[in-house]
Amino acid sequence: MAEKVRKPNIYDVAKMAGVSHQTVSRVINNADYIKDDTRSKVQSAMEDLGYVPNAAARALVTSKSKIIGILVSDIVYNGPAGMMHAMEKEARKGGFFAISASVDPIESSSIAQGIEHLRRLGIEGLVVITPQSDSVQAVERLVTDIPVVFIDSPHNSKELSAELDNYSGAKLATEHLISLGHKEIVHVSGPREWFDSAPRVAGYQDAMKNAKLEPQIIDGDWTVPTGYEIGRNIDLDSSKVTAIFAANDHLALGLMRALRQRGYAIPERVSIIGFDDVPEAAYYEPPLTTMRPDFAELGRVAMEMMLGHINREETLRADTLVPELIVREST
Amino acid sequence: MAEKVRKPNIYDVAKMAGVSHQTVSRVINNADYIKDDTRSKVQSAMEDLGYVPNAAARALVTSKSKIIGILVSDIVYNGPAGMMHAMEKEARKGGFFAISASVDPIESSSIAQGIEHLRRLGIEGLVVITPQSDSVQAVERLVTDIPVVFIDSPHNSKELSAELDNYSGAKLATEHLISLGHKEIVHVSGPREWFDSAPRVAGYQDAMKNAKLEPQIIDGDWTVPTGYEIGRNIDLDSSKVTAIFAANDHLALGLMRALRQRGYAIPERVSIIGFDDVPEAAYYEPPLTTMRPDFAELGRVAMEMMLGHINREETLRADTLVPELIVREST
DNA sequence: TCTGATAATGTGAACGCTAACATAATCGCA
DNA sequence: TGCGATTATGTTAGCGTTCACATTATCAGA
Repeated sequence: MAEKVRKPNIYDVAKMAGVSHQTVSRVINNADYIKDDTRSKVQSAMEDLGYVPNAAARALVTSKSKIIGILVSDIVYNGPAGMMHAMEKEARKGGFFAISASVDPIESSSIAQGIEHLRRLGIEGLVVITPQSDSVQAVERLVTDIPVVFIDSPHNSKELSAELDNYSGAKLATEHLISLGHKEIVHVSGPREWFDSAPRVAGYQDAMKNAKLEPQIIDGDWTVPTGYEIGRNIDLDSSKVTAIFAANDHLALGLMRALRQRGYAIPERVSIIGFDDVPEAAYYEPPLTTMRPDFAELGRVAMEMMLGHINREETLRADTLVPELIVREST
Repeated sequence: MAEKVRKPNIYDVAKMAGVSHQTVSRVINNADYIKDDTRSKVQSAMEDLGYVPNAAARALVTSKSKIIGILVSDIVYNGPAGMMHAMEKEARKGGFFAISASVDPIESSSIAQGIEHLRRLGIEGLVVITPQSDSVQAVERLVTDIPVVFIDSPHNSKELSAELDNYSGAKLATEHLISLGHKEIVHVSGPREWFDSAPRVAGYQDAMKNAKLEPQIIDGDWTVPTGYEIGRNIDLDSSKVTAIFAANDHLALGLMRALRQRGYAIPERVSIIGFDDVPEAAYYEPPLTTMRPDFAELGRVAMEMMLGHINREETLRADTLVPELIVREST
């Protein structure tokens, strides 16, 4: 430590620019009624000194931290990464900081700790990314004094939320298969406990019903082995099934492998469509037709909603994003 | 707004517990010399009031924000997600907050903005995750007053760093093939510009040299199509090549697809080993033998290093993590 | 030239906490 | 019983901002 170089504060800037500290403050917050002349004097003083406003002092006096907390489930599932980037960027655009805390969504104590942690920083809002409905309730119980936006969580009309339109996505996927002429279309669903599953099932059912086709559902989960298992056992010889809508890409991958092993050509004999568009889906064999959710946009919208709410602008309370159909070679 | 309920501060707690505010402060920071009796009185008062310490006030007076900034390239490549979780958890364990800013590593103005943004919060340290050597230099130029830890960046002995031991990983991968009896082993490399490529090439070469075998290198990049392309063209009939070490899993995937199409059985005719263990690698056809880097551990170590440095403990200045060999069915 | 509005700047206090110092209680031992 | 060391608690000031309120400059119009 050569010498303790104190960081410059507004008084240092004020002295250098020959004005009062309050005028410096005004320049920083670009208030009205400042002569262009003084403004530029102050600005160049700031530049010269390498002045950086002290967020802590500002937060203390305004009791506004300009920090949004993000509570994110540490189950690394597809999507969140791009979502986080998008949220952070959107927050920064609005002059806010975004800070995340990972929690184990199963343990509600972990959620409480995460929230406590964020609260210490004085977050002005909380974005919650979790696929677990229990944790939604835990958050609602614990956080009542600041706005909360739920991303992709079980719907609750009282709260702000941004979510994937699983229903429409599933419907579009099914309609895609129908438009290709398929009549017997099976849906391999996600696990019942996950709230993403139900709307996907519903979307599938409605699309089938609209086309006067008979829905056929096989219960699955989200994993490749399950898809494989189902693929080993599904009856394609005596049935006329020509297409399968898998609730996610991993199921689709397992299915495709099993079906190919059994000698069924994809898409000639069976068409397969997935859901999620995981990065590898384009490289599956064959490249998988699937529904792509725009996670980044989802995050951006959620943060926009949050900032709008904090700034008390007119904003929508919930938004829903329809995934995009990505047609590749499996259909 | 029903009524402006001011958040309780240290004085409120003090009054309720019948002590001075400073004693409350002592309890919060668990200083020495507090009677158990008063400590518990204070604690229950805090509980009753729902007191949460104000980080801004503390940061202001101590000029320590307890915040570590993370500058992360927004190229969503494999790994960072788990790494971020690990870093955040490790930071929290040490009483710190972790806040990230995404930047476009190509644009140095974006880097400057990201740093500026983080600096406003008064970060005490900066962790940089970027695969671009230009950005390392940019960061070094811009940040001189706080400790910086580079993750997985081009090596620089002057700085703190945590990185993947690409060299040893590649060596292990090659040795695995050699131990299986392969003599003619080809390495499909990553792009020359990426600093991960060179050590992987070197590790491969050294392993071959040690076994008195002849290195054969084909230049590639990181993509599936390139792997496919190479797989289409590689000469396996007149040559005696029986194994390929691909610089990453995507190359391996492309290679495997092309080779299978050409009728070469994997692993019977050719063994393939990848690098990265992307989540899907276990589901490739066949499931891919590959080197798994422990990204979470990498993040944890980096943060540990950072906190150790800030707390002025004895710590190592650089650490290197050897990827683990994951044997599946492609070798 | 004066007047009252408006524009432009200045002054003190307060935000909630910890550092530094001051003081009071307690205890062992001569 | 008293006295220095230790333990336990209290008091005051200040961190760097913004807020609320002065105060001073400027300018148009009578």
